[in-house]
Amino acid sequence: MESSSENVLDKVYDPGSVEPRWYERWVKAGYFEPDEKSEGPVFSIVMPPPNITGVLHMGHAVTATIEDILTRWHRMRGYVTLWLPGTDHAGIATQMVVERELMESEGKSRHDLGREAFLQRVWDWKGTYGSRITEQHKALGTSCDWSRERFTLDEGLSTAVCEVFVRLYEEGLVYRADRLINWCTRCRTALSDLEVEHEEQKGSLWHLIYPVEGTDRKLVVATTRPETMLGDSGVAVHPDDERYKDLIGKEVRLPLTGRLIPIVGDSILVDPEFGSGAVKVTPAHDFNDFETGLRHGLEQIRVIDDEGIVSREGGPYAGLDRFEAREKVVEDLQKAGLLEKVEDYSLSVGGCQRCGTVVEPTLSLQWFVKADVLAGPAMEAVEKGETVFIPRSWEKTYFHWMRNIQDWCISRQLWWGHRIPAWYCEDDHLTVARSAPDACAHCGSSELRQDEDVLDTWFSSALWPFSTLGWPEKTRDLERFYPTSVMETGFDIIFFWVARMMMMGIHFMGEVPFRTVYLHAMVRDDKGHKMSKTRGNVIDPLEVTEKYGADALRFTLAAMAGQGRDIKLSLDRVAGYQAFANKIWNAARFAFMNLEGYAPDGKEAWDRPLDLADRWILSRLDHAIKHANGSLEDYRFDDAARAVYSFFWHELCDWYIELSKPALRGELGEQARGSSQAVLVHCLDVALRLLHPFMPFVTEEIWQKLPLGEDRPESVVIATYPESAGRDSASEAAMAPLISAIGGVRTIRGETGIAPKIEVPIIVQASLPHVREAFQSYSRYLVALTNAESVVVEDPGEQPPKAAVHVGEGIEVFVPLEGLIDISEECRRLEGGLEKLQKELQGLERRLSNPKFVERAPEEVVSSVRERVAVLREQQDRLEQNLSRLKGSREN
RNA sequence: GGGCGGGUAGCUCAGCGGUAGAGCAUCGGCCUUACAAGCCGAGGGUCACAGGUUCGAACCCUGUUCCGCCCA
Repeated sequence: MESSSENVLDKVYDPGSVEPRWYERWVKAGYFEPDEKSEGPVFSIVMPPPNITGVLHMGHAVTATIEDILTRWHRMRGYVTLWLPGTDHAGIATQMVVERELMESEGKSRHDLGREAFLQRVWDWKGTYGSRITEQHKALGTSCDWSRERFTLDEGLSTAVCEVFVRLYEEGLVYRADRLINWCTRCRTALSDLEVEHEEQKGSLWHLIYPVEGTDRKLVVATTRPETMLGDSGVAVHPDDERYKDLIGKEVRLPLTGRLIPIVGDSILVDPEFGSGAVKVTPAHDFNDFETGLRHGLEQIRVIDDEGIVSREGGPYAGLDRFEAREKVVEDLQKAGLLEKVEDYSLSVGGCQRCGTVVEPTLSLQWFVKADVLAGPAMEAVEKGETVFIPRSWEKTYFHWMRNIQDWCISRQLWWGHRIPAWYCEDDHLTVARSAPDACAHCGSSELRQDEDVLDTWFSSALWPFSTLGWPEKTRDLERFYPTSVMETGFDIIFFWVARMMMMGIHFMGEVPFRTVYLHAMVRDDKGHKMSKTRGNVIDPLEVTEKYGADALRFTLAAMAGQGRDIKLSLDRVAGYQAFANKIWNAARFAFMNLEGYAPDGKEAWDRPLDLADRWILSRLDHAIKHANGSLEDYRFDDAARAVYSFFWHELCDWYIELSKPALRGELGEQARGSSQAVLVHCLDVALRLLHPFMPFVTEEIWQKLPLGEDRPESVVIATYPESAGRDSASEAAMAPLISAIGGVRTIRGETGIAPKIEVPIIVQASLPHVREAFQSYSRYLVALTNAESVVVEDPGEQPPKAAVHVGEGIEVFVPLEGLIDISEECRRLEGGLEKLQKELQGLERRLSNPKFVERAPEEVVSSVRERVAVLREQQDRLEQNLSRLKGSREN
């Protein structure tokens, strides 16, 4: 586009009309797919796959924003860039959704339909709703490669899951055993430790009396779950406890059931200081008791079944729900005089992560991954720095969990998921295989049935960084993009996901799955509460996007993504950044209105005859570039966002555009106009590219319209990211007194109430000749930005008696306006300034008068303080002079 | 009970050894032909508390306290 006159923009930026248009074009152009031919450095991210049941929430929005910033930034810097998206089948969550729907619409359970028909329903549901969240991601501008999109139940990924399971089984790292697991009585499935959420609750501590058989002695045991006494198979005391030592080996007659159970000595379970010092042991319904039972060969009696109902073992209580049984047991014990007392007690109760039902620790035959073997190398890799966590402090959390890792229960009694590749013959011999075997590996029987269960969803997620790239095939993608560069996700899934990807990645690929783990903060509402549906404080990212624009939301999230902090999201903030998008828009609008006659001629902006302001803004631009790149290198998204924001708004708009107006209007001749146009276009071009990873839409919309010459890239998406070329500190130094003087005049205007319309004469005095020269050459800057009538530059000397004054470093600015300003008011103003100045001076002088400071502080610190003192003293002198002159004039 | 993070302007946060900062909000002044979603100016903080280290502490150390999260 050579001429720009037809490019005049609307007065207000309207994201709604701009955003969808560009996204579609980017995808069509294939910008988001990695260049197959390029041999450049590689940058890859796999997206944490959202659940197909999910609806985009702020957590996704943060993930998407940060990953997109990283991806776009690297793409612009010439990396072969892949951001691979996908979704997760989310076993329990999805199955629950479809089951509920089935019940509501047809009144049927999944069992009424049968496994196959039900699974077909889930796939149908997935077809209809499963890509909802994917579409929502697109609204945020995510530059992922949709041609490589994956789903955890895809054929390829399922092959990977099966392969991993079989190999781990063959290595003895997957096994099947009767163990205590967490059981959700509502979802009717086993859960891993991580899927249980503990909550502190108020409950009671019941003290039960157990008679010791063959004596008249009694043992008192305390419990928070009296109903489990039906399954007690022992009572433990501390072996060194003098009170009970002699009872070890004897038996207790268990109340209500009449069973005889042994008294054992156990120093691990029993704390003699707590309660009575005797503990009931229920190996089939408590994790600690399970271990204790194993140590002493105690019976494992399941008294609560899969549905949370007391089993036949519970005798007269059989058929009661576990909570009803609790009341009945307590009631009966009380009647029997065997309840010593009840105390209020606060305890931690485990609930199912999905449905909240109180989890029942239950003895059950399940599949497990032997985790400690896999954990070793995964810890080592982080110790060696092969994978680095950001913020670093999360490594501690990772290590702590890894060191105390428990075997991972991976079987789930669900239908929706990867079915366990294990088969059983009529004699229950086990055959594990990659595909359905013809015969039992042990007895040759051909009567085989496959294990009914599926694998934990996180089992397939753990393989995500390599299964999505084609493993177990040896693909080019795997070779190029593994290990991935960054894993960016929320800290709440370090254990669920990050740690397990580390274990699986190292085990199967021989290399860590990602070089860096960036953990973003949790998004909360503006009061710091976790967003939740029940609380009703959820902010829907799409609503925000519609109202303020995707760019505004993205910029907000980036600007608030400070490390190690929660993100408290307030819509005011988003509105603020929408205003920023509008500001950018209007700066461009200004440019287009002033570019008439401008045509790119291949000459760089700095190769033209430049004004001080031109050189100054180019230097500030370079500063912003350096700051942005440096901050992004360090994952300081907030810092990078701030740097670009303040450059654009407070330097480019507030100063440069204002300063360049006379030149752009042609008041300084054609050459000056041409230079200003070139510098302005250059600044916009570079700033838009700097901003593009943060605000992809508005930057593209404007960048496309900028006159940049023939050889420009066809989109800012694939333009190069700016690199610092070095600052021009001379021009920055030269600008400083001008900026200070302008500020001085403005302050005088503001504080003395001189209307902006009134043109004022200005007198500037400066002691240094080159500063005077700068004022002489660029007095028009003062005229333009302070609405001055005239500017007179002088050596320091006599001043007009009736003038407001601003004393800066090495300069004095006078606004002589007899009759317009109130002299006594001005005196008060100066006195206020003087007071402030003296306060600072006193502090500095106190430091200098301390001999130890002068002696021990570094030379540059001492000299900088001395310089500062000199500057302040001079200012103080001149303020005082001015003050006395004013006072004198008042008396006249 | 163990661990981690935090308490800085009215609000949200930056700064993490050398003169306390930003955005928003507040107050005053401006419809100055890019932008009133704007411009100019101003006010506002014993940096949770108490000790210590240091010439010098918001920053490092110790303790106290409050808040949040994780684990048991």
